[in-house]
Amino acid sequence: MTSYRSGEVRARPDDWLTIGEVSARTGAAVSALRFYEELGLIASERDDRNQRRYPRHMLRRVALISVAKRIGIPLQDLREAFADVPLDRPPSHREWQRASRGWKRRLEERRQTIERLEAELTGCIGCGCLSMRACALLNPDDTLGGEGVGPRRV
Amino acid sequence: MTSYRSGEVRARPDDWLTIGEVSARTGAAVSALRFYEELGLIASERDDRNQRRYPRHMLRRVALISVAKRIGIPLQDLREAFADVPLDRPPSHREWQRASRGWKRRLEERRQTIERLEAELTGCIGCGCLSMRACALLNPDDTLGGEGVGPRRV
DNA sequence: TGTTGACCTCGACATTACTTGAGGTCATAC
DNA sequence: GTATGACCTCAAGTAATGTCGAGGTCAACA
Repeated sequence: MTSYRSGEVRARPDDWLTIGEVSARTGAAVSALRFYEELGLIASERDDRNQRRYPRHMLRRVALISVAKRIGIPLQDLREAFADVPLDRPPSHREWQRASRGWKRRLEERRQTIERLEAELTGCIGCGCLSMRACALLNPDDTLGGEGVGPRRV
Repeated sequence: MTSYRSGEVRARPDDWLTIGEVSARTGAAVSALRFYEELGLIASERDDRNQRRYPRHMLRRVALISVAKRIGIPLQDLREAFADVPLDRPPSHREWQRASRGWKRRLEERRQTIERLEAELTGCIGCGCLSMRACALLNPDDTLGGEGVGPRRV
């Protein structure tokens, strides 16, 4: 894809990014990018030298992957979350919005878990109480359900 | 350690819990508990048959480990978070409080990451904009810092 | 008395998420 | 014209977080 000057990022980048450029701009390692591609989380085209070239909109996808990892969402879940976002062209406004609804659900769950734990640390644990029965930390779903895994009262 | 009736949890549990009881009450697998012990995250004594016996206050520790896992905190970090909480006796009020301050810091960081991502999904991504420069998602620490790993502007 | 069920150890296997290394291509820089 | 540096593939290795299986002990129950 046109010219390529070793190592340094072009002052005026064109519409396609090399793997090194994507790596530099997203913070993801080159090897990780190839790995994500193998998983189908991102995609690239090849130039006449068989080198990967990424459209700009892929940066956003990689950024989302990085953030999701930071908050502990497994890559398999990401595949699902990305299901309706096209790989081969810049996603439309509508497409991003549809995908983002699924994301928000996941995020909200996680945020709520954390908020509950924050509250617990101020109350239950802070007070040093030993009453397990009322401890929301030991019953994080606010259920004492008899089936399935998870903490329960016995 | 006194008597033991196969399988079932005793109606009137004494001060020491078997590994099976801890597993049932915390939702952590027996194998996981042995693994946590190997890592030094929890501890047990042995009875005259060389079986693990857990003091009650260990339940809280295991519960914290389970929750931390759910929100993506690695076990190594937990070791740090537990550093000042004694393993060999019930932690005092003061000790739990000191540890909980460290926990709250970690939790707050994580919650903020998530909140920021939630905001991004409503704004930046929802709008489909392509302006990478202003995108907090690509600059999650609100810095465009030149050193270290992570997304940056180039 | 024999069987069952909970526990023990230790080592191998599994999964996720990558990284590293060997061996090779190609264009630009000196 | 050779050295360098970015890229390629493919296979193997690594770290974290466990699970599983084999082989064994022991108390309680039928």
